[in-house]
Amino acid sequence: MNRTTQTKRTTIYDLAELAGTSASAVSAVLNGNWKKRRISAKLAEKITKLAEEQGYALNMQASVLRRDRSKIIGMIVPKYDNRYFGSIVEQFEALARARGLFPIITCTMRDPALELEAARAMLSYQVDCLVATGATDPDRVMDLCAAAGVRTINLDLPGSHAPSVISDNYGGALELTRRVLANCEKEYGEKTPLLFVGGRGTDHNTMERVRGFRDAHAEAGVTVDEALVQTCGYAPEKAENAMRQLAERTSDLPRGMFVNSTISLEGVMRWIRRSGHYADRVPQLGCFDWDPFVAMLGDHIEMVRQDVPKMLDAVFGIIDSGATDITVVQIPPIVEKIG
Amino acid sequence: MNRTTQTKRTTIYDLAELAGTSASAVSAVLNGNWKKRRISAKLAEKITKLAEEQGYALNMQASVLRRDRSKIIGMIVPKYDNRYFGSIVEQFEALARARGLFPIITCTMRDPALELEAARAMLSYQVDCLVATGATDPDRVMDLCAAAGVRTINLDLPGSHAPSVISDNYGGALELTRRVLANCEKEYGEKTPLLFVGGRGTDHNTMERVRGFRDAHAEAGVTVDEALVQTCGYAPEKAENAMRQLAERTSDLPRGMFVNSTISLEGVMRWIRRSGHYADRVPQLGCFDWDPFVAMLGDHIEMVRQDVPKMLDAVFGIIDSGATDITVVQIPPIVEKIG
DNA sequence: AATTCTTGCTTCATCGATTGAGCAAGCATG
DNA sequence: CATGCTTGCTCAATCGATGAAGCAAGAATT
Repeated sequence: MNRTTQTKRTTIYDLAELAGTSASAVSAVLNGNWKKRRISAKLAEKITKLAEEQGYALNMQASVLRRDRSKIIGMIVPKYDNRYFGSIVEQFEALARARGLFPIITCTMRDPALELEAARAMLSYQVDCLVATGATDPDRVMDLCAAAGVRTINLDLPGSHAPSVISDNYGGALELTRRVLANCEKEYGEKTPLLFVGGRGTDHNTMERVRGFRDAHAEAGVTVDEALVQTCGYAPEKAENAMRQLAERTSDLPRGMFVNSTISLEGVMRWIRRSGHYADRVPQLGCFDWDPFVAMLGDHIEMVRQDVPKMLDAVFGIIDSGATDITVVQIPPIVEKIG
Repeated sequence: MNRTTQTKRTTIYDLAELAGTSASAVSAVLNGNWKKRRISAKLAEKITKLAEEQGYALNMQASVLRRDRSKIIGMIVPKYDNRYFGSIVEQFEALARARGLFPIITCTMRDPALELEAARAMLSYQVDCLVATGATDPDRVMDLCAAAGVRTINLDLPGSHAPSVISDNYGGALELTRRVLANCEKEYGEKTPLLFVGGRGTDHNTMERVRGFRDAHAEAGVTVDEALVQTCGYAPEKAENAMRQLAERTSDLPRGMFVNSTISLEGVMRWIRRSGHYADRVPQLGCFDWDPFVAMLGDHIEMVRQDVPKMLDAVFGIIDSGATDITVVQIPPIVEKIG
């Protein structure tokens, strides 16, 4: 019974023949509803044993084709280059598996075209549900899925065509800005407007964070300098560029900065070290997102950590409940203690 | 022709009916081999247009079931909490897509049981090929796949049942250790044995890195202190624990350390800052793996960056060539310049 | 003894796409 | 005019799993 090189995989028909029974019985036994189908315990055991011996593996493509629900759940995610998205994906996989769902994830490199292409591919694989994380154009993805009758949920960035789970960006930004302003005052004895750098001016999160940034300034009686609101994109190079251009225009650089992601912070820090502009006195920084090594960079950096476990609990709460009403759940982020 | 809520998805049969032709013709047109099947350009165009209008999406389950190759490629990966695995996954997806393959990735949390479960799931989804990245027990995964006639490739950690692509761990560790020893001498004027911390004593990479570590000591005429070889696991807590216990045993802590991954470095750095043991003079560090913020932590840290693009080129080179001979390709890592 | 019920299966259509085989019409060739 | 070739399609089997419907044998009921 040992095939050295198994050209064809074992199917339920092979097992049926070996057990002297029908494929239907084998199927019923192996997918667990043999009691419902009145298969004897004796036959069930025999089939189970045979399946084990033969190293039988269900052909999911065939199974899914026949069933109404695929139990496949998709996620699109922009990048894997930071702890935030990394932990989102880890949590997503764990929670999906815990529910007997098979997660498939595609990284779209923040490219709207790839987002759509990936969503289309997932629809072809018959996903039951698609979570769009940080999608540049979530509503187009949603429409595509809606046309195929597939549920969707927005994560990180909200959309208007499906339920969304996001951080409380305004609240987080408000508190983060407060702290940076306070640090500036403590350190330099003066309240001056901060720089806002990174993110896309058109995305909801960035807009909300800018709003929190403005309100914290207002609270502190500081006027925001509009030339210092630099929503230049997330990539390190873009943040670096923005800094360089700013330095070319002004000699009086801001004492503190609100940096809109760890990945933008990478560019900002690089510029700070290379340009030497802040050689005499370090700028007070705030970063919207957490990274363990950033935390070690010094006590001039404050961070806001988005609450990934709570966010994913909310996502699966929506999935489990079957809710489809277009709500936006806001999860408060955690403002990290320094050190 | 507008269904508000599309209960059933559009199939080739629907399109055939709309076009007044056969499902066979529709299939041929949509999967691109209509020339081979002598379908007229006129009909092809008509079908293509209809498919677009109807928002037709191929049912991959049905397609894969019928075809001999699924064009699905699987990868298992330990964690998403560091730049190394993050960039591996990003590259893997990009290269797979460029070849018309659909990548599915599962994160196994460094759990051997999950590795096997994930591999089994991928086999059920009919992957054509499976890349096992940093697998704890690669050979069991390979055997499972071999029984199903699925090709496999080891990445990051080698196995003995399939081709492997790994870093030149020995060479990287040798050079890294040299540099840390040199930095120690420059800084403290003395050559003392370094600490090796992190990784699993049983995994190939860690053993090779320890070997490089030893040889660099020998070269420099320094005797390795066996009590300072702490292959305690990768997790930050484990590294932190190892440091604490070491400090309890000795008052004379090592001047320099070889840290076996960024994730272990996280624990080491945490301990250094919290314990205050190195308050007077920072230890010279070397980290096997790269992280942008670690690079900014100061010039007392050297890093080795594994060459992910080259590694993945090698992986897909093997896949494209169809080679199955059990070789180990070693890719030299890049030793980063400080700053 | 005749009827109904239960148990333990088997048969067969089905999911949607693919593809070898075949067929009819048109054209060219001898 | 008969034959063969080309063009442009259609037919039907198939991939593997699923589950409604059905059937035969035995047990229980009247």
